[in-house]
Amino acid sequence: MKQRNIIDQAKLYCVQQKERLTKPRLEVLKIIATSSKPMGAYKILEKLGKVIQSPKPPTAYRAIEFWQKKGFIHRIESLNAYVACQAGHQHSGGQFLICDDCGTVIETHMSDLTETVKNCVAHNTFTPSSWNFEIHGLCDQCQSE
Amino acid sequence: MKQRNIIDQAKLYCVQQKERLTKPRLEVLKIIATSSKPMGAYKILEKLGKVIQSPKPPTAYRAIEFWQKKGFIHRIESLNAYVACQAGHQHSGGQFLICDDCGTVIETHMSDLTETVKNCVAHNTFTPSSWNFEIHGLCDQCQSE
DNA sequence: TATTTACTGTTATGTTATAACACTTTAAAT
DNA sequence: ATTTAAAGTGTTATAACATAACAGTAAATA
Repeated sequence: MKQRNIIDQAKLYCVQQKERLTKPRLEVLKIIATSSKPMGAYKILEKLGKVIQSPKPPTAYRAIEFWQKKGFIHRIESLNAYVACQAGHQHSGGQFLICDDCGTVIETHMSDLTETVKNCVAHNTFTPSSWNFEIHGLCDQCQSE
Repeated sequence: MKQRNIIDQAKLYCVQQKERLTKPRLEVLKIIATSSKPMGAYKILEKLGKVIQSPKPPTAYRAIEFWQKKGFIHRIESLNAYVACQAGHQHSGGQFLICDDCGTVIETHMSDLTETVKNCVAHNTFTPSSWNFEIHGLCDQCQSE
């Protein structure tokens, strides 16, 4: 029911923020939210083709960009792929544990991290706006096989 | 002299590890090491064209992959670009402060980070092999402008 | 209901990256 | 020294990822 939740959240969000929940946007979010693994833009586009008449890349990318900006999905840079936010969205920094075997991504929350970044930043005199932390490895299940 | 150093290090490394320091490899490393900012593969390829007869993409990508695996260069995932390692290479996790204004990248070393990752990982039962931490923001200079 | 604004559809193209295969160089084995 | 195997290169072709530009449409607002 997790994927149901994010759709409801998104609907509520759009009403509250007066954003337009168009068909491409809704369907793209559904597609991403339903997948347990990060999905590439062209895979999303392909799936979108089942509910929308021969969509073109910009249609998918626009919707992706929309949800990304609103914090409902994240881009996994090292995979060129997108996942639904597993947290309560609206955060400027994401941390992801990416299993290189099965492809599953776990979104984590490192409470120490913000502090760690701040400290680091103080030493380097740098003002952070957002960050992306991708950790590759093996998940518990794949590790034990 | 910094970019001189990394070349010398690389030469030494290749002798010691019995790796072949071919012309494409050497020239690609020189190009990346000489740049103060991350450079895209096709920009590297273009520059490579000045010292090698009309090189094709695989020539650049192979050399890039080679140095990346050896830890002499890093890929900045959020920029699709490559930078010379600013540390003493041979590390499985990189941390980068990326200025969104001037494009400069600072490779940092967060001593707490390894510990933070380990803790996180313990909670999530995940075995990390490598990580990439990219922090976007403004460097001191651009901030003050 | 006119006007503006945001969004979509579509064509075209730009950018980044790799597969596949013939050929060459180097290292190692004989 | 010569053969053989391994690693690397050159080249063609194409895959994979992403966006510019513009005409048309739907919704919000004045």
